[in-house]
Amino acid sequence: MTPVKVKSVEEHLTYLKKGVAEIIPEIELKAKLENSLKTGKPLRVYLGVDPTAPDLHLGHTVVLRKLKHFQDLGHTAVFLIGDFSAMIGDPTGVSETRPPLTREQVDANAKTYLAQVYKILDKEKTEVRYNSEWLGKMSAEDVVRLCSHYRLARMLEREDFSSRLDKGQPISVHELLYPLLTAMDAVKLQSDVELGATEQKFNLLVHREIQREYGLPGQAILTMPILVGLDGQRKMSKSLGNYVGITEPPSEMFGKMMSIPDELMWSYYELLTDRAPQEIAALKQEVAAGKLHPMDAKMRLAEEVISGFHGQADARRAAESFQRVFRDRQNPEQIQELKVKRLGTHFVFFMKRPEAGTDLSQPRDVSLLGAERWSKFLAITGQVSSIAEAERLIKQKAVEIDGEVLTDPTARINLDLKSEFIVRIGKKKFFRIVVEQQQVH
RNA sequence: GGACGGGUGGGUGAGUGGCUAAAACCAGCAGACUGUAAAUCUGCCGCUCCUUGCGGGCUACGAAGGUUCGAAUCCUUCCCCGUCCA
Repeated sequence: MTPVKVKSVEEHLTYLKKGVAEIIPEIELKAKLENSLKTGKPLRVYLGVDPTAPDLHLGHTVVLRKLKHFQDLGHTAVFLIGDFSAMIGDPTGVSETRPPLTREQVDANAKTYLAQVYKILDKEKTEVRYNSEWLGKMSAEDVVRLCSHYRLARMLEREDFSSRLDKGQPISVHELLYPLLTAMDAVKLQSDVELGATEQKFNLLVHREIQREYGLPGQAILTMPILVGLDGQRKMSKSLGNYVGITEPPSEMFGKMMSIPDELMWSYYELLTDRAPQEIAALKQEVAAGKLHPMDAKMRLAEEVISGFHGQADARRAAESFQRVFRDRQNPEQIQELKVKRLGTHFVFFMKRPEAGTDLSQPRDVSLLGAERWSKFLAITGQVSSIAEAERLIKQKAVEIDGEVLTDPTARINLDLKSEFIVRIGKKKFFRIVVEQQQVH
C-alpha cells in the first residue's frame, strides 16, 4: 500500500469507496471529510472486533484494510477490542445463543489479535482501546439509562431476532443488550466514522442513534462486503472451516487460495489487494478473452495476498512449491518430518505438532512393535484422525508410500527394514517418517 | 405457577420395541475428469480388533434409573428449550 497524499475531498472519497458496500449517509461522510480537510483535524475512525477466536483470517482483513486506508489518509485509526462485549456475544447472524466466553479466553485472544492486526495497520499510528475500560465500569443505573434510549420494537426489527422468534428459537435478554452496550464504544470514542462488515449494519446504526441520544453528532457508517469463504458459498469463518488464517504458513495459504472457485477470485482481488478497480476489470477481461489462464490469475492473486503477510520472498517460494507439487507432481521440497526412535525392541514415536508450530514435542505414549499396520501407524502419527479413517483412505487408494499406492489395508510398515518413508495421503498431505536406530535414554 | 409441545450423528431432519451405527439432504473425505478451480460421476463418512469379512467387540439418539430376551423407541425422576394462559 502506497501512502496516499490526496488533497481534494473527491479524491478522498473515491479512494475510500473502493470495495465498500455502503456508506450511510454518504453526504455526511463527505461533510466530515470536508471539515477535516479544512480544519486539519483528522477524523476518528474505528473498528470494533470481538476477540472470539485466537486467530484472524482473511475475512477480518477486509475491514482492517479499509481502516488502514483511512490511516493512510492521515485519519486516526482506532482499533477497538471488544473484550467486554465478547463476553456477551454478538447475536448477529447466529441462529442460537452463543455460549459466552470467559474472561481468560477473551484476554488470551485479545493478546494474539494485536500482533496480527499490525500486519495490516501501522502500529505507531493506531490507537488501541478495550471496551471493558468503560463497559466494565457501568453501573446498573447507567445500563438502565442506556436501555431507555431504545425501543423493543426497533430491536426486534432485525432479522436475526425476528426469525429466531418466528421459529420458536430462544433469545436471551442479554443478547438484546449487545448493540446498546457496544454503542457506548461509539459514544466514548466520539467516533466520526465506524467501519464494519455489512452484517454489522444493524449494530452500527444503533451506535449512531445512541450517539445522538447522548448529544453527539452521529457517526457515518461504512460497511464492507463479507468475504465469501473457500467454498464459494458461505461467509469465511473459522467454524465453517472455509477460511485462510493470516498466521498460516505461506504454502498452506497458497494451496487454500488456489482452491477457491474461479469466479470468487475477482471479489478477492477487490477486497484483499490494492489493485485499482480498472486493473481488476482488465485482468478479468483477459481471462474472459482466453489470454490469461484463470489458474495463472489465481496464482497471482494468491502470491499477492500472501506477500502482504509473509513478505514477497516467502510468497514466491510458496508459489514455486505449489507448481512443483501440483503441476509437476513432485514431492515438496520442504516436507514435514516425523521421527520414530528405537528403544530396545520397541519404537517410540515423536511428533511435531504442525498446527501449534512447537518444536519436536515429547514422545507420545506409544510403544510400537517393528511391524505395525500402516493404518494404525498413520493414525498414531496424527496425520489421519483414526485407524478406521486410515483404512478407508487405503481402500480408496489415497495413500502412497515412497511413490507406490498402498492397496492392501492390512499392509504393515517395517521399521527395521528401512530408515525413511515418504508418505502421501490424498493430494495435499505429505510427510516423511524417519527411523532412528540409536538408543534413546 | 398452570396447560401443551419438543431435545436424534458436524448441521437440517426421519425414525415410535428387533431388519437401525440409525433414512434423506447438506457439509466433509477419497477416486475419476481437470487447472489440487467449478460442475459432474463413483465410493466413503462412530471407534476398535483381527484371519479385511455382507467378520467380531465397544460406544452412541438431553441425563440417570427401570420394564423387556431385546429400547432412540415403553415407564419413572431430573435437566434444558419453546408456545399459550396467569
